[in-house]
Amino acid sequence: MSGVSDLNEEAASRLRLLDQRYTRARRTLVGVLASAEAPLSIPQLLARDRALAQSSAYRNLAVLEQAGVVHRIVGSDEFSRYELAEDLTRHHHHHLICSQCGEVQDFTAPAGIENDLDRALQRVAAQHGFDADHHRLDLVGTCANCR
Amino acid sequence: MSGVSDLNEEAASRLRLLDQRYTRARRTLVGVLASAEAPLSIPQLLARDRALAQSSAYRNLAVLEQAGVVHRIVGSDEFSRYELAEDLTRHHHHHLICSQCGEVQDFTAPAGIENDLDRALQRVAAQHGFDADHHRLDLVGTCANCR
DNA sequence: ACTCTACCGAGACTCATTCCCGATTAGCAA
DNA sequence: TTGCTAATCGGGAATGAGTCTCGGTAGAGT
Repeated sequence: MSGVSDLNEEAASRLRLLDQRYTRARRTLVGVLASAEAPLSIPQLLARDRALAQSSAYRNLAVLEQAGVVHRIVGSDEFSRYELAEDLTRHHHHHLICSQCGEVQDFTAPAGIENDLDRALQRVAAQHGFDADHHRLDLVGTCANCR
Repeated sequence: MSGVSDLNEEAASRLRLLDQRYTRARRTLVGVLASAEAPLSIPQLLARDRALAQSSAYRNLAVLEQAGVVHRIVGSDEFSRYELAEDLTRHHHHHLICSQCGEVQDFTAPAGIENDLDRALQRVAAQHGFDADHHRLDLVGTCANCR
């Protein structure tokens, strides 16, 4: 699978920029996230691969986030969730957040909306002397499972 | 000020729906939030009025949130922040979240964008069998203070 | 093989948030 | 006003996600 090896290569190269290695534990994290259909919390990650140590998972996800390989999502429950960075999975997307069970699901918005939004947000940021990094557009409600 | 008494009346009535009282401590919380220029964390709330007990503040904010009087915001730092519900302050708005200091600032988006967005999100929710409650549109970056 | 430095992981620790429970107070009615 | 009752209060203990420590391990050279 060239998709996966590209992913690994890109991750390794982003880590190298920070003098960080792409170790087995980090490969495992990236692998689990790549095969997940939705953002995962750390307990979920640990459950999917028993070889992962909790403290290392926290440390490594922080490193991977700094390197821009993964992205942290703060939902409505008490834990944060992780997914691969958008530019590694090739599509910009947003999140459906279930306020009952905390699960997070991806969705994409029409390109037109997305463009208008970007332009508007850029203007807003400028007006407030704010240096915008990215935007978060989430839909909060009840997922099909919890209804 | 009739605005404030309206606010209190509305808060009382929303609490009554849940068989909850609008007590002094709850009035204080609402008052502090009403006079704040930005969403406040619980430490910030406690600092603004020493008469507030920590455990009661947590409990009461949870009750006020259930009653739809206040709204909880999860930012980028380790605590959540609270502000009055939008329909009590009469304008729909979004947040600028500083990833350095955690401060949160309000902003409003152009009505056109907001409408398009709503329509698009409604469609997305329907497609996913998701029962949408509200959307969150936040801009994450560095505030003027931290630059 | 040697060395240097990043990395590992088990467990202790931190601290925002929640829970407990006896004391207090709001609301209501006699 | 005087009870009465259930909601509320608040100080402190408990919980638990996330962080830190530190002795041991393992990559990438040389």
